[in-house]
Amino acid sequence: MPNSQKKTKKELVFEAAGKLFMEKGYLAASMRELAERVGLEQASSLYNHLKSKEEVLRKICFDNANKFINGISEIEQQSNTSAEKVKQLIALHIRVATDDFTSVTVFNDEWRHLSEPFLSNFLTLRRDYENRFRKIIESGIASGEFKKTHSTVALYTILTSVRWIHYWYNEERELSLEDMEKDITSMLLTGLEKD
Amino acid sequence: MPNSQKKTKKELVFEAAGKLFMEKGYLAASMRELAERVGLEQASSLYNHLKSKEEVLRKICFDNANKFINGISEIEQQSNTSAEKVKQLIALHIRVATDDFTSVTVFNDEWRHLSEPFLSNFLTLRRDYENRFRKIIESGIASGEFKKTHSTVALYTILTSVRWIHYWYNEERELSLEDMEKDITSMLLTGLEKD
DNA sequence: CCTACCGATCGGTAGG
DNA sequence: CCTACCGATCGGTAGG
Repeated sequence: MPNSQKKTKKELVFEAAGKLFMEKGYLAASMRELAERVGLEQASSLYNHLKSKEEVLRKICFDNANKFINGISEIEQQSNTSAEKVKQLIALHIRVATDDFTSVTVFNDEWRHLSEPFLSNFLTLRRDYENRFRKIIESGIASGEFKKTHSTVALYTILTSVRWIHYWYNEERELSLEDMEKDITSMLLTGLEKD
Repeated sequence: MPNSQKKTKKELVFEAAGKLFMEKGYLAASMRELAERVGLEQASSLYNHLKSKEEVLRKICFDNANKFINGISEIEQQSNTSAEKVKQLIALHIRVATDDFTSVTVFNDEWRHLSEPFLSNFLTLRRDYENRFRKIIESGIASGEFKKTHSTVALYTILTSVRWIHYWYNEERELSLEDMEKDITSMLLTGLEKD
């Protein structure tokens, strides 16, 4: 909740933790530095607000997973063409990434430090999401909307195309969100080359 | 050198280290586990073959950076269309990734753990590479070969599209390298949609 | 390549 | 929220 107004100390701690995880990586982020950043003298004081370092990582990973799962569920229910659904999925990824780019970066890059059984749960959710995304691509190929392409290649090309946005988001942005979304969608659906 | 025949112990140690860095991440990879994997009882014995843990990371990061820099230098010298150059750049990324996917994964994901001045040197090389790649895209837009697209958006869409290959490389591969390259190039240059 | 070991740092707990 | 502290683990060195 990056834009809410009256934040509890717990929310502040969780947000600062996410930012630290993003900046240094989960393992390199120390509880002592986190304590400093939220104005606590001792790392031990953090444990009034969180159960463990990993609890924060779990929250970030599963909250973001749920954003994607809820998003694709809505998109599946609409009676649209496959091309329209893929466009909406691209828009979903861009929206999630720009809503809270800190947490989506941690979700993308640090999930592997989850311990079991959370790691397995997370991977199950991810595989499920990817399968549902792949099915949309495959029905577009079957219906003739899309070229005959290996669906896994198309899937990962789209999924990764959308993963550099947080990097761009930190730089000077000479481009509006809408224009960026238009350019990415255009490249993936109709290509960079002129007809 | 993943396929050479008579490897020195030093080469074996560096290779095993790269694999461990990929599997666990640089920070989570311990010198004690590396020692076990190469048949040494003590982590301290590793230091006959390497100067430090970071030395291995540095070698991986800069060796791969040089592969890309040498690749783009060759491509720039040829008198080809911009579209052909972009195709060759995509092929370069796929080739580097599949030649030694372990080391390219570490290069992609772990460079941030380089210490100064290596981190700054690395980022300078990366920025230089990206600028040269961007220039090729921009001349294709200027010449009318490519659609009017924000060149940074096009650049990162291409660069990240090619970063999931190591993931695919670990799974069962139902697809040849050549077919994958064809599908990725087709998606990025002419899009997923049928005309 | 091993033995022996070091100082630093880690996440986390007990108790108030 | 702090004081005091713990056991574990880390990368690395000295010396042979």
